[in-house]
Amino acid sequence: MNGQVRAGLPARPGTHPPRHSPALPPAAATLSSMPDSTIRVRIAPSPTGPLHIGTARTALFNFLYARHVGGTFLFRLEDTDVARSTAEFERDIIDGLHWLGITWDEGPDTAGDMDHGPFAPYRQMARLAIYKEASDRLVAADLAYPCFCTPEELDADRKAQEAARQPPKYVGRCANLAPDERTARLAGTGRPPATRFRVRPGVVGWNDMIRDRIEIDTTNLGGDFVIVRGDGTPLYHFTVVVDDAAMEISHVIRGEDHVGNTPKHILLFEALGHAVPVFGHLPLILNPDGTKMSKRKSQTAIDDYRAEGFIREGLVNYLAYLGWSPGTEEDVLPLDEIIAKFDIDKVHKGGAKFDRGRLEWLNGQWIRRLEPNDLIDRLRPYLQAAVDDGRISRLPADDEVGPLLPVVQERLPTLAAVVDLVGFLWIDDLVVDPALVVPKRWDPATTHEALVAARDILAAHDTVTWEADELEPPLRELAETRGWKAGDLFMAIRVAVTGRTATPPLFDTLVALGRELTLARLESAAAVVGAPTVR
RNA sequence: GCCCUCAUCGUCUAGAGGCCUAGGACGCCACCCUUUCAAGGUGGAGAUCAGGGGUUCGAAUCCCCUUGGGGGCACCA
Repeated sequence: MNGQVRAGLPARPGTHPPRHSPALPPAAATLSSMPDSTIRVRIAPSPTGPLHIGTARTALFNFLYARHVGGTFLFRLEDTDVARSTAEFERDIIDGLHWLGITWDEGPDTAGDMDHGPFAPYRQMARLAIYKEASDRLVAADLAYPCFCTPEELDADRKAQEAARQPPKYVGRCANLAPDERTARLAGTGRPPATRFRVRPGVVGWNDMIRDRIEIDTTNLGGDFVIVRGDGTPLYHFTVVVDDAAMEISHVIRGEDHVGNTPKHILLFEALGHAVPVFGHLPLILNPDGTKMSKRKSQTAIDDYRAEGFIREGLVNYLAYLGWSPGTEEDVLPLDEIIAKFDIDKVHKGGAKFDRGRLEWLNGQWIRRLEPNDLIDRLRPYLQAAVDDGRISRLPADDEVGPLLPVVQERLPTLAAVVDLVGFLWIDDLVVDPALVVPKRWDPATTHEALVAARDILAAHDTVTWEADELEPPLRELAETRGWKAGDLFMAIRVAVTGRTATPPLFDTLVALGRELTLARLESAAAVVGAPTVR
């Protein structure tokens, strides 16, 4: 990617009003170059759904770009789709981005807030007057015009085009109406007109930050497009441009699915008399089948990943490496180093399939790097959730979890996995499958004998010295004197006290269980195998 | 139908004409460690760089074509 050829910008330095100094970048600001305050990027999600993984990735790349060059990153809510926008989604998006560690210099920091920054408000429904002024200006200059077409007419047009195997396109019915014709159309439809932007003939091109030169003939844009609905609310293509212009956005970094929108936006910037920002189109995140990642085929809500126990460090690291790599062989990289190394010129052009297995591995890497107390804090909500839905009987205290960490931390692919791993510790009435207690090479009678013997040995053990390395020798000795394989004995004990065949190391487990519970479970398991149900 | 766009192991990627008989990671397989499961270590299989033409002394890297994939074409964003 040649960064030297850039469209329009950095926009008219002299014409911008004095800028407020942006909030200081995070401590991580290991800038590899001088801060560039002329660079302003944004993420502008629509609160019509929970934070989508694609939105998070786009936000992350904008954030990385801004922080790397010392520019400004802002957050704007595009809530003009009133029917689908909700305060709940707004909260989910903002909280989700914050959770990932993505911060912005301008825009609402919490749902409902809108006054943080020099260009407030940052919520489009609060900026209606601005769009109104802009559309009036375009209509006055005849760069846009009122369109009286009804949904039925437009639908019929579209159907006819489809039948004729033609690309969908506005037919221009209202493009050149005389004043009296407009009056007549208005009377005929009886509804307020929408406003359409005139698409001028010619070719529109730009030097994309990541895919070089792109040129599109405007005849392929689908004709004049609506910028304001009949009810007066503005549409996306219009609001993005008006706001990106007003908020002095210098670089628009967004998903590849916007490539076809870019010529429309460039036309609008020109009509509005504003310098055109630089555009950069990121490759898409793909479903396993190679199509654009969708809710239908993949898990797309960031909050669902959080609920499963993915941690921000893992998710951010993974997302950053989807379509970008530092060019070194480091796979596990903290956010501050990603910022320092981020280079938009190294962003790929091709889409990347979402690989959950790789995400889990990376998440495990990050969990292993967590400080013990931090890990306990992060584990607590997942333990509480297990209490809430009855998977475990009680919430263990921090000082119960702490000692477990050495054997648990390296076994967790996700935080939620802690319940599967050691949940048996906090289950009051553990159910043990009799068939599972009997080791492969053993029969129920041997197992019963072994469990009873093990119980007696452990019962004879002094309570004060209930330590892993003191519990092991006598049991090994038991196996040896009876001619049993230690592994078989251990497995029988393991299943008896945990109900599972895969657990942390046995003696650490017995210590965690405590003397009483260990003995009680050995007894009840012995009873279970000792009295097999007759088939 | 039209427009745009992309193309290195199954997956994420390194690669900016000779350092490439293509490197790393995930996953997979084997071994080591080992009381199970993980983690960790070692090794292995796995890509004729989509195919075909050029350019060049030399191409995964540059150009063209083909094929395949993807995105888009609303009074959604």
